Amino acid sequence: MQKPLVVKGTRDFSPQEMAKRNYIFDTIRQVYKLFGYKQIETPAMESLSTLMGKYGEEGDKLLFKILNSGDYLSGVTDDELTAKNALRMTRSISEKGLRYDLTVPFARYVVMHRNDITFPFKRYQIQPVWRADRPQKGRYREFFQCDADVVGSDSLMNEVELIQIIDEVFKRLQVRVCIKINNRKILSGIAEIIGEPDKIVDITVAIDKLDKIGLDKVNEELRAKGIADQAIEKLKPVLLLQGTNEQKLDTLRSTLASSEIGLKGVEEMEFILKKATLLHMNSDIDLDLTLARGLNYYTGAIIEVKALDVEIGSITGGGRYDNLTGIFGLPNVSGVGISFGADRIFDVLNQLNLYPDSSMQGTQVLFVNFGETEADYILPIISQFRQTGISAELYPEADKMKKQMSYANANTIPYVAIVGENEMRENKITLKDMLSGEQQSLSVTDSIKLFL
RNA sequence: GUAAUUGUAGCUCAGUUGGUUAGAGCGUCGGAUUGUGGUUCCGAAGGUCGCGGGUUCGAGCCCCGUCUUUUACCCCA
Repeated sequence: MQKPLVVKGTRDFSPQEMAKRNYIFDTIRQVYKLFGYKQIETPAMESLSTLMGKYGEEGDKLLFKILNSGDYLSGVTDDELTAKNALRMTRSISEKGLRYDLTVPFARYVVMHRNDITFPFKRYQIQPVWRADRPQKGRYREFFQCDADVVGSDSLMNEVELIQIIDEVFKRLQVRVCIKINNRKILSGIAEIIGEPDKIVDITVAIDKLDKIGLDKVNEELRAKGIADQAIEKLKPVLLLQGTNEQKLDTLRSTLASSEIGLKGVEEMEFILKKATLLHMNSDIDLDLTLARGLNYYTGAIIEVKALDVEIGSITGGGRYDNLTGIFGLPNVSGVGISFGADRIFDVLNQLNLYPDSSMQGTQVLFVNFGETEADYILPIISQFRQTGISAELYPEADKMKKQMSYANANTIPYVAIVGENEMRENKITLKDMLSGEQQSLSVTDSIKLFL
């Protein structure tokens, strides 16, 4: 016998878990629709030429590659076989891969359908993505992203709208969060001011770790990357930036006075923060310069959301990326988007037990089956229940009542309808409340009313 | 890719320096109870001790390999 297993980093979802997950997906979907975003889907697999080189060297390694169909070794030369160079070999034996995120397939979609799209185009997409990295806390190899993007509009109002969406979703899910916001242009300005404009990636990766490893370790890492002590010293006041968002902006404005791009970033940030104050948002919004998470394709705002009550890393991320479609031959289309990490939000809601009872509601009434005569009598009645929107089921076999009751219990069905000889004679239904154990004899219409 | 860590019944876990036939609780199924579940009582089923190799008279326990779990780093949702 073969032992059943799920693949590393993947999970099965039970009916109960699916009810919870759908509650999350439905909430996000409703809010997206409310703000005028339209849904699309793209295939699970994409051509490797679409995916490769979009996520950096590290990302290429984390792509799941799909072997070519048929004899995938037919195109491989003996030299390639003996060379044992995995990277080159991959190109010969695999031309498709599983999508790594939803943004790059979306960029491909926009370019391919540019003639059918009216810009600005607001789309949302809720689908799984796959990454071949090591699973650990809050990290899976198959997980769902819930993306919303706007392409073809440079207006910062889009950023404001996306922040509003984030606030609305977490308000509905009753999760307390902090929305962190930064701007790539400010980071560029900082790199410029300290005289290391080429090292912006190294700098941002290092300062991203500030709250995790502390200032000394960050400086150590910067030094290791070849950044001068002078520059590190100049960086210090920026890293230790304190106070309200307004105070931070003031400090930045004077520090970045000589950097054109830096000032542009400050200006953008100010616009977004000002508009956000008009929104009466539920969550705090916080200018955070240490927010520099990877994704080198962001060019403007960078957004990240952290749950306040659970330690789990970011549960939503996003930002502006100019010219993402450029690589596919459609230049000068700007995009900005966010992505809810449904699987992490699922973990958060599980830990805080934030699911409303209504989201877990399944069958409302189970009809006991006493045999064919009674079942025949029940069939039209149960149809009446369903037509009024009450989810009802008839137990499929005339098992012992104990077993049928246990079934209702195991499935947390709140009511059991008992219709046997007596009830048929009196044209009534005995309805048992499974929580209190009480039961009452009602006509069909009265029992339906009970649920409405 | 680097470094730890876990694996025994469906689930959670015991299992003594290496020594007879590997245990418990929960769950499942059956019965007490042929029109009443969630309580109680009785009973039963369920195991290649992750897998492969080695040491030993003898391995769940020791050694090697491999897979797996969880976690840190890298990177990321």
